[in-house]
Amino acid sequence: MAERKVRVRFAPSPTGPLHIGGVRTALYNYLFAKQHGGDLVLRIEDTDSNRFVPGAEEYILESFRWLGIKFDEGVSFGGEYGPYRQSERREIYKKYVKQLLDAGRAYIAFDTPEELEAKRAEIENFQYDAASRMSMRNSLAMSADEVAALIESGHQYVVRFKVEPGEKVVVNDIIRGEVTINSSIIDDKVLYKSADELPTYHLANIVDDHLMEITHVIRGEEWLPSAPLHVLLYRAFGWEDTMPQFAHLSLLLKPEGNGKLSKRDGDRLGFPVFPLEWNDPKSGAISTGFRESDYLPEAVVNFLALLGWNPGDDVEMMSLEELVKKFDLSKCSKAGARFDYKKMVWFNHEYILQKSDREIAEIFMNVVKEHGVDTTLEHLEEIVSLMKGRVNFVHELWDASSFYFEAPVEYDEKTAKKRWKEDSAQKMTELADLLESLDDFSIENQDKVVHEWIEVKGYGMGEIMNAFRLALVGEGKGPQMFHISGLIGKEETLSRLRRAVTVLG
RNA sequence: GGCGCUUUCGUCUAGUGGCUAGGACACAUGCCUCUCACGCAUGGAACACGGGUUCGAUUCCCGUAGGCGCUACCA
Repeated sequence: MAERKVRVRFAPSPTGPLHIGGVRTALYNYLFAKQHGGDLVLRIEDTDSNRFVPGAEEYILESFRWLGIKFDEGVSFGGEYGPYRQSERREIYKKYVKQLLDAGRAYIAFDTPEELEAKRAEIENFQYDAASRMSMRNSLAMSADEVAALIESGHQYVVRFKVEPGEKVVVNDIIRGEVTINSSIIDDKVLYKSADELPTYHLANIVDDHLMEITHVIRGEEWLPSAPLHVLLYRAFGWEDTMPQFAHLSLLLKPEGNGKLSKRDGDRLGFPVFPLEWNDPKSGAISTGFRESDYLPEAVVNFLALLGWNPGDDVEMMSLEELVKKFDLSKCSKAGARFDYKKMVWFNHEYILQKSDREIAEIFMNVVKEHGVDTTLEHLEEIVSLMKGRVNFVHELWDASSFYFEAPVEYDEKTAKKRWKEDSAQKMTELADLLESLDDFSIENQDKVVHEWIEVKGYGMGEIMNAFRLALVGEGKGPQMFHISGLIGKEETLSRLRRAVTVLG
Protein backbone atom coordinates (compact mmCIF):
# COMPACT_ATOMS: atom_id res chain seq x y z
CA MET A 1 0.00 0.00 0.00
CA ALA A 2 1.38 3.36 -1.00
CA GLU A 3 2.14 5.85 1.72
CA ARG A 4 -0.87 8.09 2.03
CA LYS A 5 -0.82 11.77 2.88
CA VAL A 6 -1.75 12.26 6.51
CA ARG A 7 -5.28 13.54 6.84
CA VAL A 8 -7.03 13.95 10.17
CA ARG A 9 -10.30 15.51 11.15
CA PHE A 10 -11.98 17.23 14.02
CA ALA A 11 -15.66 16.48 13.91
CA PRO A 12 -17.75 18.25 16.52
CA SER A 13 -21.50 18.23 16.88
CA PRO A 14 -23.06 21.67 16.83
CA THR A 15 -24.97 21.09 20.04
CA GLY A 16 -23.61 23.95 22.10
CA PRO A 17 -20.32 25.54 23.07
CA LEU A 18 -17.16 23.61 22.41
CA HIS A 19 -15.97 21.89 25.58
CA ILE A 20 -12.35 22.42 26.52
CA GLY A 21 -11.74 18.68 26.14
CA GLY A 22 -12.90 18.98 22.55
CA VAL A 23 -10.50 21.85 22.09
CA ARG A 24 -7.66 19.64 23.26
CA THR A 25 -8.70 16.88 20.85
CA ALA A 26 -8.71 19.40 18.02
CA LEU A 27 -5.31 20.69 19.12
CA TYR A 28 -3.79 17.20 19.10
CA ASN A 29 -5.23 16.59 15.66
CA TYR A 30 -3.73 19.88 14.50
CA LEU A 31 -0.30 19.13 15.98
CA PHE A 32 -0.28 15.69 14.44
CA ALA A 33 -1.36 16.91 11.02
CA LYS A 34 1.15 19.75 10.89
CA GLN A 35 3.99 17.57 12.08
CA HIS A 36 3.38 15.18 9.24
CA GLY A 37 2.74 17.83 6.65
CA GLY A 38 -0.85 16.66 6.47
CA ASP A 39 -4.31 18.18 6.42
CA LEU A 40 -6.73 18.94 9.20
CA VAL A 41 -10.37 18.78 8.22
CA LEU A 42 -13.30 20.35 10.05
CA ARG A 43 -16.43 18.28 9.68
CA ILE A 44 -19.69 19.15 11.34
CA GLU A 45 -21.54 16.12 12.62
CA ASP A 46 -25.12 17.29 12.70
CA THR A 47 -26.90 14.01 12.13
CA ASP A 48 -29.13 14.49 15.14
CA SER A 49 -31.59 17.10 13.97
CA ASN A 50 -33.13 17.25 17.44
CA ARG A 51 -29.98 18.45 19.12
CA PHE A 52 -28.96 21.12 16.66
CA VAL A 53 -28.25 24.45 18.33
CA PRO A 54 -28.11 27.60 16.23
CA GLY A 55 -24.86 29.51 16.51
CA ALA A 56 -22.83 26.53 17.66
CA GLU A 57 -21.05 26.15 14.34
CA GLU A 58 -20.00 29.81 14.26
CA TYR A 59 -18.86 29.46 17.85
CA ILE A 60 -16.61 26.54 16.94
CA LEU A 61 -15.08 28.46 14.05
CA GLU A 62 -14.50 31.57 16.15
CA SER A 63 -12.94 29.51 18.94
CA PHE A 64 -10.28 28.06 16.70
CA ARG A 65 -9.60 31.42 15.10
CA TRP A 66 -8.91 32.80 18.55
CA LEU A 67 -6.69 29.88 19.52
CA GLY A 68 -4.72 29.99 16.30
CA ILE A 69 -5.63 26.45 15.29
CA LYS A 70 -5.99 26.49 11.54
CA PHE A 71 -7.90 24.03 9.44
CA ASP A 72 -6.90 23.16 5.91
CA GLU A 73 -10.26 22.01 4.80
CA GLY A 74 -13.86 21.65 5.83
CA VAL A 75 -16.87 23.73 6.77
CA SER A 76 -16.10 27.37 5.90
CA PHE A 77 -12.67 26.39 4.55
CA GLY A 78 -13.71 24.53 1.43
CA GLY A 79 -11.98 21.52 -0.06
CA GLU A 80 -12.50 18.74 -2.53
CA TYR A 81 -14.11 16.22 -0.25
CA GLY A 82 -17.24 18.19 0.62
CA PRO A 83 -19.85 18.83 1.61
CA TYR A 84 -18.42 18.83 5.12
CA ARG A 85 -21.68 19.17 6.96
CA GLN A 86 -23.20 15.74 7.44
CA SER A 87 -26.76 17.01 7.10
CA GLU A 88 -25.81 17.92 3.52
CA ARG A 89 -24.61 14.41 2.71
CA ARG A 90 -27.91 12.54 2.93
CA GLU A 91 -27.76 11.11 -0.58
CA ILE A 92 -24.24 9.81 -0.03
CA TYR A 93 -25.22 7.94 3.10
CA LYS A 94 -28.33 6.51 1.50
CA LYS A 95 -26.20 4.95 -1.18
CA TYR A 96 -23.99 3.23 1.36
CA VAL A 97 -26.89 2.13 3.52
CA LYS A 98 -28.34 0.47 0.45
CA GLN A 99 -25.01 -1.21 -0.23
CA LEU A 100 -25.02 -2.77 3.22
CA LEU A 101 -28.66 -3.76 2.89
CA ASP A 102 -28.08 -5.39 -0.50
CA ALA A 103 -25.09 -7.27 0.82
CA GLY A 104 -27.11 -8.62 3.71
CA ARG A 105 -24.89 -6.86 6.25
CA ALA A 106 -27.75 -4.72 7.52
CA TYR A 107 -31.49 -5.02 7.84
CA ILE A 108 -34.62 -2.95 8.25
CA ALA A 109 -36.30 -2.75 11.66
CA PHE A 110 -39.73 -1.37 12.51
CA ASP A 111 -39.65 -1.52 16.29
CA THR A 112 -40.74 1.83 17.66
CA PRO A 113 -38.84 3.58 20.44
CA GLU A 114 -41.76 2.76 22.73
CA GLU A 115 -41.62 -0.93 21.88
CA LEU A 116 -37.89 -0.98 22.52
CA GLU A 117 -38.33 0.77 25.80
CA ALA A 118 -40.96 -1.75 26.84
CA LYS A 119 -38.61 -4.55 25.91
CA ARG A 120 -35.82 -3.06 28.00
CA ALA A 121 -38.15 -2.72 30.95
CA GLU A 122 -39.28 -6.31 30.54
CA ILE A 123 -35.91 -7.95 29.99
CA GLU A 124 -32.92 -6.96 32.05
CA ASN A 125 -29.93 -5.99 29.94
CA PHE A 126 -31.88 -6.37 26.76
CA GLN A 127 -29.70 -6.08 23.69
CA TYR A 128 -30.82 -5.95 20.09
CA ASP A 129 -28.46 -8.55 18.63
CA ALA A 130 -28.11 -11.98 17.07
CA ALA A 131 -29.78 -13.58 20.07
CA SER A 132 -32.83 -11.36 20.08
CA ARG A 133 -33.28 -10.00 16.57
CA MET A 134 -35.45 -12.84 15.32
CA SER A 135 -38.07 -12.05 17.91
CA MET A 136 -38.26 -8.43 16.89
CA ARG A 137 -40.07 -6.67 14.09
CA ASN A 138 -37.53 -6.52 11.31
CA SER A 139 -36.78 -7.67 7.80
CA LEU A 140 -34.97 -10.74 9.04
CA ALA A 141 -37.93 -11.97 11.04
CA MET A 142 -40.63 -10.91 8.64
CA SER A 143 -41.46 -11.84 5.06
CA ALA A 144 -40.36 -9.62 2.22
CA ASP A 145 -44.00 -8.82 1.41
CA GLU A 146 -44.71 -7.77 4.95
CA VAL A 147 -41.70 -5.49 4.96
CA ALA A 148 -42.63 -3.96 1.63
CA ALA A 149 -46.20 -3.40 2.79
CA LEU A 150 -45.08 -1.67 5.98
CA ILE A 151 -42.75 0.65 4.11
CA GLU A 152 -45.45 1.26 1.52
CA SER A 153 -47.94 2.27 4.18
CA GLY A 154 -45.51 4.86 5.48
CA HIS A 155 -44.20 3.13 8.57
CA GLN A 156 -40.99 4.67 9.85
CA TYR A 157 -38.08 2.33 10.16
CA VAL A 158 -34.40 2.18 10.95
CA VAL A 159 -31.59 0.26 9.37
CA ARG A 160 -29.58 -1.86 11.76
CA PHE A 161 -26.12 -3.30 11.31
CA LYS A 162 -26.16 -7.09 11.45
CA VAL A 163 -23.36 -7.93 13.85
CA GLU A 164 -22.13 -11.52 13.65
CA PRO A 165 -21.62 -12.87 17.16
CA GLY A 166 -18.69 -14.74 18.64
CA GLU A 167 -16.00 -12.96 16.72
CA LYS A 168 -12.86 -11.49 18.24
CA VAL A 169 -12.47 -7.92 17.07
CA VAL A 170 -9.11 -6.24 17.49
CA VAL A 171 -8.66 -2.50 17.45
CA ASN A 172 -5.13 -1.28 17.08
CA ASP A 173 -4.77 1.92 19.02
CA ILE A 174 -1.66 4.09 18.78
CA ILE A 175 -1.93 5.08 22.43
CA ARG A 176 -3.28 1.89 23.96
CA GLY A 177 -2.01 -0.89 21.79
CA GLU A 178 -4.30 -3.77 20.92
CA VAL A 179 -7.78 -3.68 22.34
CA THR A 180 -9.77 -6.85 21.86
CA ILE A 181 -13.46 -7.42 22.38
CA ASN A 182 -15.96 -10.11 21.51
CA SER A 183 -18.50 -9.07 18.88
CA SER A 184 -21.28 -10.71 20.90
CA ILE A 185 -21.35 -7.76 23.24
CA ILE A 186 -21.97 -5.33 20.38
CA ASP A 187 -25.61 -4.71 19.61
CA ASP A 188 -27.11 -4.32 16.15
CA LYS A 189 -26.51 -0.60 16.02
CA VAL A 190 -28.93 1.69 14.27
CA LEU A 191 -27.18 3.08 11.21
CA TYR A 192 -29.95 5.04 9.60
CA LYS A 193 -33.32 6.53 10.50
CA SER A 194 -36.03 6.91 7.90
CA ALA A 195 -37.75 9.60 9.97
CA ASP A 196 -35.17 12.29 9.20
CA GLU A 197 -33.44 10.42 6.40
CA LEU A 198 -30.16 10.75 8.25
CA PRO A 199 -27.62 8.21 9.39
CA THR A 200 -26.45 7.92 12.98
CA TYR A 201 -22.94 8.82 14.03
CA HIS A 202 -21.50 5.39 13.42
CA LEU A 203 -22.43 5.08 9.76
CA ALA A 204 -21.78 8.71 8.87
CA ASN A 205 -18.44 8.59 10.62
CA ILE A 206 -17.16 5.56 8.74
CA VAL A 207 -18.47 6.66 5.37
CA ASP A 208 -17.07 10.17 5.74
CA ASP A 209 -13.70 9.13 7.09
CA HIS A 210 -13.39 6.74 4.19
CA LEU A 211 -14.55 9.16 1.51
CA MET A 212 -12.47 11.98 2.94
CA GLU A 213 -9.44 9.70 2.99
CA ILE A 214 -8.81 10.19 6.68
CA THR A 215 -5.66 8.34 7.75
CA HIS A 216 -5.77 8.79 11.53
CA VAL A 217 -8.73 9.09 13.82
CA ILE A 218 -7.69 10.96 16.96
CA ARG A 219 -10.65 11.30 19.28
CA GLY A 220 -11.76 11.06 22.89
CA GLU A 221 -11.71 7.88 24.92
CA GLU A 222 -15.50 7.84 25.05
CA TRP A 223 -15.31 6.36 21.56
CA LEU A 224 -13.11 3.43 22.47
CA PRO A 225 -16.01 1.08 23.23
CA SER A 226 -17.53 1.67 19.80
CA ALA A 227 -14.23 1.41 17.93
CA PRO A 228 -14.69 -2.37 17.37
CA LEU A 229 -18.06 -1.64 15.80
CA HIS A 230 -16.35 0.81 13.51
CA VAL A 231 -13.78 -1.81 12.54
CA LEU A 232 -16.62 -4.17 11.71
CA LEU A 233 -18.23 -1.51 9.54
CA TYR A 234 -15.02 -0.90 7.62
CA ARG A 235 -14.87 -4.61 7.02
CA ALA A 236 -18.48 -4.82 5.93
CA PHE A 237 -17.82 -2.13 3.35
CA GLY A 238 -14.63 -3.80 2.21
CA TRP A 239 -12.53 -0.81 3.23
CA GLU A 240 -10.34 -2.48 5.78
CA ASP A 241 -7.12 -1.93 3.85
CA THR A 242 -7.49 1.86 4.06
CA MET A 243 -9.02 1.93 7.50
CA PRO A 244 -7.60 4.85 9.51
CA GLN A 245 -5.37 4.26 12.50
CA PHE A 246 -7.02 4.99 15.81
CA ALA A 247 -5.78 6.98 18.78
CA HIS A 248 -8.12 7.35 21.73
CA LEU A 249 -7.24 10.21 24.04
CA SER A 250 -7.77 10.11 27.77
CA LEU A 251 -10.45 12.38 29.15
CA LEU A 252 -10.22 15.57 31.18
CA LEU A 253 -11.30 15.13 34.79
CA LYS A 254 -12.59 17.46 37.49
CA PRO A 255 -9.88 19.39 39.40
CA GLU A 256 -11.11 17.71 42.57
CA GLY A 257 -13.56 14.96 43.40
CA ASN A 258 -14.85 12.31 41.03
CA GLY A 259 -15.94 12.49 37.44
CA LYS A 260 -15.13 14.24 34.25
CA LEU A 261 -14.73 17.96 33.90
CA SER A 262 -18.03 19.78 33.66
CA LYS A 263 -19.31 23.30 33.32
CA ARG A 264 -20.39 23.18 36.96
CA ASP A 265 -16.78 22.72 38.11
CA GLY A 266 -15.85 25.90 36.33
CA ASP A 267 -18.69 27.82 37.93
CA ARG A 268 -17.90 26.44 41.34
CA LEU A 269 -14.14 26.93 41.31
CA GLY A 270 -14.06 30.02 39.17
CA PHE A 271 -12.50 29.09 35.86
CA PRO A 272 -13.91 28.71 32.36
CA VAL A 273 -14.38 25.37 30.61
CA PHE A 274 -15.18 26.88 27.23
CA PRO A 275 -12.87 28.73 24.88
CA LEU A 276 -15.27 31.64 24.36
CA GLU A 277 -18.23 33.01 26.18
CA TRP A 278 -21.41 31.21 25.25
CA ASN A 279 -24.89 32.59 25.32
CA ASP A 280 -27.31 29.71 25.40
CA PRO A 281 -30.15 30.61 23.04
CA LYS A 282 -32.65 28.44 24.86
CA SER A 283 -31.99 29.02 28.54
CA GLY A 284 -30.39 32.43 28.16
CA ALA A 285 -27.62 31.25 30.47
CA ILE A 286 -24.19 32.76 29.90
CA SER A 287 -21.07 30.63 30.28
CA THR A 288 -17.76 32.39 30.51
CA GLY A 289 -14.93 31.61 28.16
CA PHE A 290 -11.17 31.65 28.42
CA ARG A 291 -11.02 34.57 26.05
CA GLU A 292 -13.42 36.72 28.05
CA SER A 293 -11.69 35.71 31.28
CA ASP A 294 -8.54 37.31 29.92
CA TYR A 295 -6.50 34.19 29.20
CA LEU A 296 -3.98 34.49 26.41
CA PRO A 297 -4.63 31.96 23.66
CA GLU A 298 -0.98 30.88 23.68
CA ALA A 299 -1.27 30.00 27.36
CA VAL A 300 -4.44 27.99 26.82
CA VAL A 301 -2.85 26.06 23.98
CA ASN A 302 0.36 25.39 25.90
CA PHE A 303 -1.49 24.23 28.99
CA LEU A 304 -3.89 22.03 27.07
CA ALA A 305 -1.10 20.41 25.08
CA LEU A 306 0.55 19.28 28.30
CA LEU A 307 -2.63 17.83 29.79
CA GLY A 308 -2.20 14.23 28.82
CA TRP A 309 0.94 14.56 26.80
CA ASN A 310 4.55 15.26 27.66
CA PRO A 311 7.57 15.48 25.38
CA GLY A 312 9.74 13.64 27.89
CA ASP A 313 12.04 16.56 28.64
CA ASP A 314 11.66 19.24 31.28
CA VAL A 315 10.58 22.00 28.93
CA GLU A 316 7.10 23.29 29.62
CA MET A 317 6.86 26.60 27.81
CA MET A 318 6.26 25.79 24.17
CA SER A 319 4.84 27.75 21.28
CA LEU A 320 2.47 26.17 18.82
CA GLU A 321 5.40 25.74 16.41
CA GLU A 322 7.49 23.98 19.02
CA LEU A 323 4.55 21.79 19.96
CA VAL A 324 4.19 20.77 16.33
CA LYS A 325 7.83 19.72 16.29
CA LYS A 326 7.74 17.77 19.53
CA PHE A 327 4.28 16.26 19.59
CA ASP A 328 4.10 12.49 19.75
CA LEU A 329 0.82 10.59 19.90
CA SER A 330 2.45 7.52 21.34
CA LYS A 331 3.60 9.56 24.34
CA CYS A 332 0.07 10.52 25.29
CA SER A 333 -0.91 9.32 28.73
CA LYS A 334 -3.52 6.65 29.03
CA ALA A 335 -5.18 7.76 32.24
CA GLY A 336 -7.48 10.75 32.56
CA ALA A 337 -5.95 14.06 33.55
CA ARG A 338 -7.38 16.36 36.18
CA PHE A 339 -7.88 19.89 34.97
CA ASP A 340 -5.37 21.80 37.07
CA TYR A 341 -6.63 25.33 36.54
CA LYS A 342 -4.04 26.77 38.92
CA LYS A 343 -1.32 25.68 36.56
CA MET A 344 -3.35 27.18 33.75
CA VAL A 345 -3.17 30.51 35.60
CA TRP A 346 0.58 30.09 36.00
CA PHE A 347 0.94 29.57 32.27
CA ASN A 348 -0.96 32.78 31.68
CA HIS A 349 1.40 34.61 34.01
CA GLU A 350 4.40 33.19 32.19
CA TYR A 351 3.03 34.26 28.83
CA ILE A 352 2.40 37.79 30.09
CA LEU A 353 6.04 37.85 31.14
CA GLN A 354 7.16 36.47 27.82
CA LYS A 355 5.22 38.91 25.66
CA SER A 356 6.67 42.35 24.98
CA ASP A 357 5.58 45.34 27.05
CA ARG A 358 4.11 46.74 23.88
CA GLU A 359 1.87 43.73 23.28
CA ILE A 360 0.62 43.72 26.83
CA ALA A 361 0.15 47.49 26.78
CA GLU A 362 -2.06 47.12 23.73
CA ILE A 363 -4.31 44.69 25.56
CA PHE A 364 -4.17 46.76 28.73
CA MET A 365 -5.22 49.85 26.79
CA ASN A 366 -8.73 48.41 26.47
CA VAL A 367 -8.96 47.92 30.21
CA VAL A 368 -7.69 51.42 30.90
CA LYS A 369 -10.20 52.92 28.49
CA GLU A 370 -13.02 51.08 30.21
CA HIS A 371 -12.05 52.93 33.36
CA GLY A 372 -12.38 56.19 31.49
CA VAL A 373 -8.70 56.96 31.42
CA ASP A 374 -7.20 58.53 28.34
CA THR A 375 -3.51 57.88 27.91
CA THR A 376 -0.85 56.94 25.41
CA LEU A 377 0.46 53.52 24.53
CA GLU A 378 3.97 54.70 25.39
CA HIS A 379 2.91 55.64 28.90
CA LEU A 380 1.18 52.27 29.33
CA GLU A 381 4.29 50.51 28.12
CA GLU A 382 6.31 52.09 30.91
CA ILE A 383 3.74 51.03 33.47
CA VAL A 384 3.50 47.54 32.02
CA SER A 385 7.26 47.07 32.15
CA LEU A 386 7.19 47.84 35.87
CA MET A 387 4.03 45.94 36.72
CA LYS A 388 3.48 42.96 34.45
CA GLY A 389 5.47 40.53 36.54
CA ARG A 390 3.04 41.01 39.39
CA VAL A 391 -0.13 39.82 37.70
CA ASN A 392 -1.62 36.64 36.30
CA PHE A 393 -4.08 38.41 34.02
CA VAL A 394 -3.81 41.61 32.04
CA HIS A 395 -6.96 43.03 33.62
CA GLU A 396 -5.33 42.69 37.03
CA LEU A 397 -2.90 45.37 35.93
CA TRP A 398 -5.60 47.90 36.63
CA ASP A 399 -5.92 47.06 40.31
CA ALA A 400 -2.17 46.79 40.56
CA SER A 401 -1.41 50.10 38.92
CA SER A 402 -4.48 52.35 39.01
CA PHE A 403 -2.52 54.71 41.26
CA TYR A 404 -0.58 55.78 38.20
CA PHE A 405 -3.77 57.24 36.79
CA GLU A 406 -5.78 58.23 39.83
CA ALA A 407 -4.75 59.77 43.13
CA PRO A 408 -5.77 57.72 46.15
CA VAL A 409 -9.12 58.79 47.51
CA GLU A 410 -8.63 57.11 50.84
CA TYR A 411 -5.73 55.51 52.64
CA ASP A 412 -5.66 51.86 53.58
CA GLU A 413 -6.31 51.78 57.30
CA LYS A 414 -3.89 49.05 58.22
CA THR A 415 -1.06 50.47 56.17
CA ALA A 416 -1.70 53.95 57.54
CA LYS A 417 -1.56 52.66 61.07
CA LYS A 418 1.69 50.88 60.42
CA ARG A 419 3.44 53.37 58.15
CA TRP A 420 2.16 56.82 59.14
CA LYS A 421 3.79 57.87 62.38
CA GLU A 422 3.45 60.90 64.62
CA ASP A 423 6.11 62.81 62.73
CA SER A 424 5.23 61.58 59.25
CA ALA A 425 3.26 64.70 58.37
CA GLN A 426 6.23 66.87 59.19
CA LYS A 427 8.69 64.67 57.33
CA MET A 428 6.47 64.41 54.30
CA THR A 429 6.13 68.16 54.23
CA GLU A 430 9.89 68.40 54.23
CA LEU A 431 10.04 65.84 51.44
CA ALA A 432 7.46 67.74 49.43
CA ASP A 433 9.44 70.95 49.82
CA LEU A 434 12.60 69.17 48.82
CA LEU A 435 11.02 67.64 45.72
CA GLU A 436 9.41 70.93 44.80
CA SER A 437 12.84 72.53 44.67
CA LEU A 438 14.04 70.08 42.06
CA ASP A 439 14.39 71.20 38.49
CA ASP A 440 15.41 67.75 37.41
CA PHE A 441 12.59 65.40 38.42
CA SER A 442 14.13 62.32 36.82
CA ILE A 443 14.10 59.07 38.72
CA GLU A 444 17.86 59.15 39.09
CA ASN A 445 17.98 62.68 40.43
CA GLN A 446 15.15 62.16 42.90
CA ASP A 447 16.87 59.06 44.09
CA LYS A 448 20.16 60.88 44.61
CA VAL A 449 18.75 63.99 46.27
CA VAL A 450 16.32 62.21 48.56
CA HIS A 451 18.92 59.72 49.69
CA GLU A 452 21.30 62.54 50.57
CA TRP A 453 18.56 64.31 52.46
CA ILE A 454 17.69 61.17 54.42
CA GLU A 455 21.30 60.68 55.33
CA VAL A 456 21.91 64.28 56.37
CA LYS A 457 18.78 64.34 58.49
CA GLY A 458 19.51 60.94 59.93
CA TYR A 459 16.07 59.65 58.97
CA GLY A 460 15.28 56.00 58.32
CA MET A 461 14.99 54.89 54.75
CA GLY A 462 12.00 52.72 55.53
CA GLU A 463 9.98 55.28 57.45
CA ILE A 464 10.33 57.89 54.70
CA MET A 465 9.67 55.60 51.78
CA ASN A 466 6.76 53.86 53.39
CA ALA A 467 5.02 57.06 54.31
CA PHE A 468 5.80 58.43 50.86
CA ARG A 469 4.28 55.29 49.36
CA LEU A 470 1.13 55.61 51.43
CA ALA A 471 0.78 59.19 50.24
CA LEU A 472 1.14 58.39 46.56
CA VAL A 473 -0.46 54.94 46.35
CA GLY A 474 -2.83 54.86 49.29
CA GLU A 475 -1.60 51.38 50.13
CA GLY A 476 1.59 49.56 50.93
CA LYS A 477 2.28 48.12 47.51
CA GLY A 478 3.88 48.95 44.20
CA PRO A 479 7.30 49.30 42.61
CA GLN A 480 10.19 51.47 43.74
CA MET A 481 8.96 54.86 44.89
CA PHE A 482 10.77 57.03 42.39
CA HIS A 483 9.46 54.87 39.60
CA ILE A 484 6.06 56.00 40.78
CA SER A 485 6.78 59.68 41.42
CA GLY A 486 8.81 59.92 38.27
CA LEU A 487 6.00 58.54 36.15
CA ILE A 488 3.15 60.54 37.64
CA GLY A 489 5.23 63.71 37.54
CA LYS A 490 6.25 66.46 39.91
CA GLU A 491 2.96 68.28 40.15
CA GLU A 492 0.93 65.17 40.92
CA THR A 493 3.52 63.91 43.36
CA LEU A 494 3.46 67.12 45.35
CA SER A 495 -0.29 67.32 45.33
CA ARG A 496 -0.63 63.76 46.65
CA LEU A 497 2.00 64.36 49.30
CA ARG A 498 0.33 67.53 50.57
CA ARG A 499 -3.09 65.95 50.55
CA ALA A 500 -1.84 63.03 52.61
CA VAL A 501 -0.34 65.45 55.11
CA THR A 502 -3.68 67.20 55.42
CA VAL A 503 -5.84 64.11 55.60
CA LEU A 504 -3.64 61.86 57.74
CA GLY A 505 -2.24 64.68 59.85
C1' G B 1 -24.93 -5.26 36.51
C1' G B 2 -22.02 -6.26 31.76
C1' C B 3 -17.87 -4.80 28.63
C1' G B 4 -13.55 -1.96 27.88
C1' C B 5 -9.72 1.46 29.41
C1' U B 6 -6.73 3.01 33.48
C1' U B 7 -3.43 3.54 38.36
C1' U B 8 4.32 7.29 40.13
C1' C B 9 4.34 13.35 45.14
C1' G B 10 -2.17 17.13 46.59
C1' U B 11 -2.10 18.09 40.80
C1' C B 12 0.29 17.55 35.61
C1' U B 13 3.97 14.17 34.64
C1' A B 14 9.49 11.95 33.54
C1' G B 15 11.75 7.42 34.25
C1' U B 16 14.31 2.39 35.01
C1' G B 17 14.80 -5.22 35.96
C1' G B 18 19.53 -2.70 40.51
C1' C B 19 18.80 5.43 40.61
C1' U B 20 19.42 9.35 46.88
C1' A B 21 12.59 7.73 41.78
C1' G B 22 13.67 13.58 38.19
C1' G B 23 10.91 18.18 36.67
C1' A B 24 6.69 21.65 36.88
C1' C B 25 2.22 23.77 39.51
C1' A B 26 0.58 24.37 44.43
C1' C B 27 2.38 24.66 49.57
C1' A B 28 6.22 26.01 53.45
C1' U B 29 10.76 28.48 54.83
C1' G B 30 14.81 31.65 53.75
C1' C B 31 17.36 35.40 50.74
C1' C B 32 16.67 40.04 48.22
C1' U B 33 14.22 44.71 49.84
C1' C B 34 11.55 51.47 50.83
C1' U B 35 6.29 48.20 50.68
C1' C B 36 3.74 44.50 47.81
C1' A B 37 4.98 41.42 44.17
C1' C B 38 8.71 39.24 40.80
C1' G B 39 13.02 36.60 41.22
C1' C B 40 16.46 33.25 43.56
C1' A B 41 17.53 29.29 47.10
C1' U B 42 15.90 25.41 50.22
C1' G B 43 12.26 21.92 52.09
C1' G B 44 8.16 18.47 52.86
C1' A B 45 5.61 15.30 49.47
C1' A B 46 4.66 9.55 45.22
C1' C B 47 5.76 4.17 42.57
C1' A B 48 -2.67 1.68 45.10
C1' C B 49 -2.71 -3.32 47.49
C1' G B 50 -1.79 -8.76 47.35
C1' G B 51 0.47 -12.67 44.94
C1' G B 52 3.94 -14.52 41.53
C1' U B 53 8.57 -14.42 37.78
C1' U B 54 13.63 -13.04 39.19
C1' C B 55 19.69 -12.89 42.69
C1' G B 56 16.76 -8.33 42.61
C1' A B 57 11.00 -5.50 41.13
C1' U B 58 8.18 0.93 40.95
C1' U B 59 9.33 -1.38 36.12
C1' C B 60 7.22 -8.00 33.59
C1' C B 61 2.68 -11.45 34.64
C1' C B 62 -1.91 -12.56 37.45
C1' G B 63 -5.51 -11.06 40.88
C1' U B 64 -7.95 -7.30 44.18
C1' A B 65 -9.32 -2.43 45.01
C1' G B 66 -10.00 2.58 43.25
C1' G B 67 -10.81 5.84 39.02
C1' C B 68 -12.81 6.74 34.00
C1' G B 69 -15.78 5.55 29.85
C1' C B 70 -19.51 2.89 27.11
C1' U B 71 -23.90 0.13 27.64
C1' A B 72 -29.89 5.27 22.86
C1' C B 73 -33.50 5.86 16.47
C1' C B 74 -26.84 11.34 21.17
C1' A B 75 -22.52 12.38 19.42
